[in-house]
Amino acid sequence: MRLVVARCSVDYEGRLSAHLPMATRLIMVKADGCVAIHADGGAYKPLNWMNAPNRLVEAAGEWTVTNPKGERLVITIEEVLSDSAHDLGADPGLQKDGVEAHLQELLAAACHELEAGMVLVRREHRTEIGPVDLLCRDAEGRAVAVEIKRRGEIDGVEQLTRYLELLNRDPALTRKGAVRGISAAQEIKPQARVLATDRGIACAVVDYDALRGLDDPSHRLF
Amino acid sequence: MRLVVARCSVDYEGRLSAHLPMATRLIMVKADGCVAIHADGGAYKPLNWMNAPNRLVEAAGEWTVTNPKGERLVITIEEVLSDSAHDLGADPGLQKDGVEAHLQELLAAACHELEAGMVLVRREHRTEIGPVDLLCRDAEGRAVAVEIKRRGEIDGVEQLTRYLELLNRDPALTRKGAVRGISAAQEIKPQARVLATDRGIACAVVDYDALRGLDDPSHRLF
DNA sequence: GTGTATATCTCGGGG
DNA sequence: CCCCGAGGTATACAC
Repeated sequence: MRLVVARCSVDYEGRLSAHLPMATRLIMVKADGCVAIHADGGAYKPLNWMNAPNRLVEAAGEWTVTNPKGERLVITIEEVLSDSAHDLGADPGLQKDGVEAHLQELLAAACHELEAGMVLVRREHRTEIGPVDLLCRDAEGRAVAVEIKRRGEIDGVEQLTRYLELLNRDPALTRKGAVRGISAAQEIKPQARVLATDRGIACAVVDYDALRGLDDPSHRLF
Repeated sequence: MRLVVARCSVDYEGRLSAHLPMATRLIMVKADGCVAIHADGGAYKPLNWMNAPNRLVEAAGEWTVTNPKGERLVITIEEVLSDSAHDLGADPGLQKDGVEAHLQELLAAACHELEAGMVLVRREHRTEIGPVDLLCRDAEGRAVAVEIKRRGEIDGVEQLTRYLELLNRDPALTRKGAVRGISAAQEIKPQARVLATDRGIACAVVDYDALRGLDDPSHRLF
């Protein structure tokens, strides 16, 4: 990784046009070739960047980064204040726990927690327009589509609505009545709840830690 | 901005749990206090981070970053390979051109380009579920809701559908007939076009550069 | 490669 | 402050 602190101005032409006036910034060049220009604030997002794959050409006072998509980043350097390089090696990578995939896993194993008598039919049930997180049957044998999110927002309700529209055209699923929908999340936003209710979709707030407690602790990542 | 290259392991507890095994990485601490841990690859996104506002406590071999939301980032440092600080000063900030806001501005001034005889009623027309980009009237006096996107995808059609559903409940708007919808974008994805057509929503591909040409060049950002 | 869904999304605007 | 929408979203994964 190369770290350059320099007074520079930057121009990007690609998906939009953007310009950074002359100022002191950090230019980070990673081993995979990607370039990021950071200011001394503003979370982790750089002001400007160019991801790999790309080509960096260093001329006197001007770096030009181009990529195969025709995007171009030009860094005009007035003064270099520091320039260092470090060999970091490959990273073993991040281990995560608590994201949607895990929540889905836990709910699949405990879908009776959503509703008494509920039984799992299939996880990631394929439809033409995407996978339904959980397809279940309720105590009366009716099909139930469950959409799982960490945070329930409007998009998730739209997604489930599209799935239900499609699933309800399948005679095999609607034999015992229309397919029902449940929007399950750790937290459900007010607007999402309103939209769901308006569309006859039930909302279920699930407790991740409680579900995990039901699960065998040895399954945890760490 | 402080840049530390070190062998470290990292644990994050907050919106999820995450762990990084011991390896050499860059730790970036910005003036606003935010901390980011970068590997030597993987675009501009850090492996782990903690945004401002937060509190960084440096003990021997262990940095602990906590924030008011109860999130916690612990960096265990085995060996420091480099530690430097630079005063970058405040950044003048990024100037952008070509984003949705600008496209909306141009279309508002030239909505007759969408359809002959079309007149602008209001930009960002408020509804209970969000703002309609452009509310217009066509040559026959019928209300038209326009949703503007850089790239027309399914989400935009869903959004416009929600608005139309609501607008069509307003007697003041439907006096001359049902409110029509137009999905306007520089590029419209096939699936979005299919969905729009299915719902009676028209699609309009707009040429950003041509629109800008109609506009006074002195209005351009740079 | 396109299409779809997720994200500790980030970031900015408005109530 | 939260809510909501846009993003050069980035990223992973299925088809």
